[in-house]
Amino acid sequence: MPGKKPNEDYTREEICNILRSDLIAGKFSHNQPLREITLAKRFGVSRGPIRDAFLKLTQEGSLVYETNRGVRVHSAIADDERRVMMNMRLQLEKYCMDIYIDQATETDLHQLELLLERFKAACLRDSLPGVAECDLSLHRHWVARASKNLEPIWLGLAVRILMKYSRLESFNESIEEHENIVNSILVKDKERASKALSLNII
Amino acid sequence: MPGKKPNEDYTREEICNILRSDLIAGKFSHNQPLREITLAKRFGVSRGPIRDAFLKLTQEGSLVYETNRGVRVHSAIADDERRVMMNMRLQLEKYCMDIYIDQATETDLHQLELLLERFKAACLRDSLPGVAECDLSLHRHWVARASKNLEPIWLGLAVRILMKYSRLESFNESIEEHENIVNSILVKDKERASKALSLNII
DNA sequence: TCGTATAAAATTGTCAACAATTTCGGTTTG
DNA sequence: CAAACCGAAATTGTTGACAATTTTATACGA
Repeated sequence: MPGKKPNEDYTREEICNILRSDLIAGKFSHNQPLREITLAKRFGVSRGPIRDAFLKLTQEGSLVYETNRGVRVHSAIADDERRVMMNMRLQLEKYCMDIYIDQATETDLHQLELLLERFKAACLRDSLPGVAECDLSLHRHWVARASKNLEPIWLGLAVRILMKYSRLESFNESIEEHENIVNSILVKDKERASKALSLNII
Repeated sequence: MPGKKPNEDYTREEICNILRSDLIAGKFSHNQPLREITLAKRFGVSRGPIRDAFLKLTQEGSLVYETNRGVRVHSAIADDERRVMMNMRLQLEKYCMDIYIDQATETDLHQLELLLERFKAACLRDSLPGVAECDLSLHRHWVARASKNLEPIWLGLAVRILMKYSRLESFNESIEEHENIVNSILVKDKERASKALSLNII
């Protein structure tokens, strides 16, 4: 039940993204082992690409790998671990936001607005996997533009943080927060963007 | 010229660690592409395990991957990116240090002293790869004991930070700093450990 | 009954071969 | 002479087969 393309083959990257969404959406339970063959059949590929995706997700922190025993879903993080991660993520995104505001092109800003629209749509549809994915894409946008070096580190943090709460409380509040961030970026108000980000992430 | 075991096969993990050391030690130049076949021959294995190691190191941030084009050594990080990473790492390690001091067993503390001794020995031998590796092992010890969740995030930060300076300035100073940290841990003085860590990492 | 040993099944690890893509050299063409 | 265009070589992507390991099921003995 992949549910996207009937004929076309999935690339390693696509598989990785789909699994990440599933993980964030809580489709697998904590500590549940993931079997290479099962997913290979599901995506219609051999075990190779699945192994690649597993390795990537392991390094991102959502899966745990043990030699000769495969991978399993990571156990939930503790509240104080989450707090540390949040602070690190906030520090990182604030830095990226400053750079992004300075360097963003017209094209970037258009895409930013598009990502915000998509996020709002997902919130209104009330589908958790969609919301989580759009939330990730939106934040990833300014992080990736600001620093390719920080992006993988950010991804690891963001995914683990999102996995903790497989249920986002109020989507409406979340929409406001993100609109506030994006608007601050569009008028290039770094101070306000930073504050809006703090409210959203903490 | 692997230089360790003549007959025995290398495991994926070993290959990954060796390559990481090489990367930190600056044995490859920035943006240099790494070829799967070349390394497969060097370690006497097929391309599979090499690919695995590449993927892992990519996610850690020391290599960059492009579809159909393989991996290359990551370009050096900018000074302000480094500053952000340093702050994040410091925040993370301080948190772990507190937990470690509370939870460390006798065995842990013995291993800690052992790691410090090895670090000192490497400094006196004045071999950069050795120093970098021992430095990493020492810090990794308390991070891993404190939180398996934070460990992969920490690793990504530490490796990228170490890669920036392929030359550590004064080994003697570094020895003192680490002795100070370890001694603070042994007497369970969190305050002093935190300060010593700040001096070492910043 | 419980623990242990053993065989079978399931799963991961590795490899070599082939397909797809990119890179590089030389050639042609304007 | 430069740019575009092939074709060959090099390189990565994927697959299926087999080896090694772990897990599960079963039978045995105290």
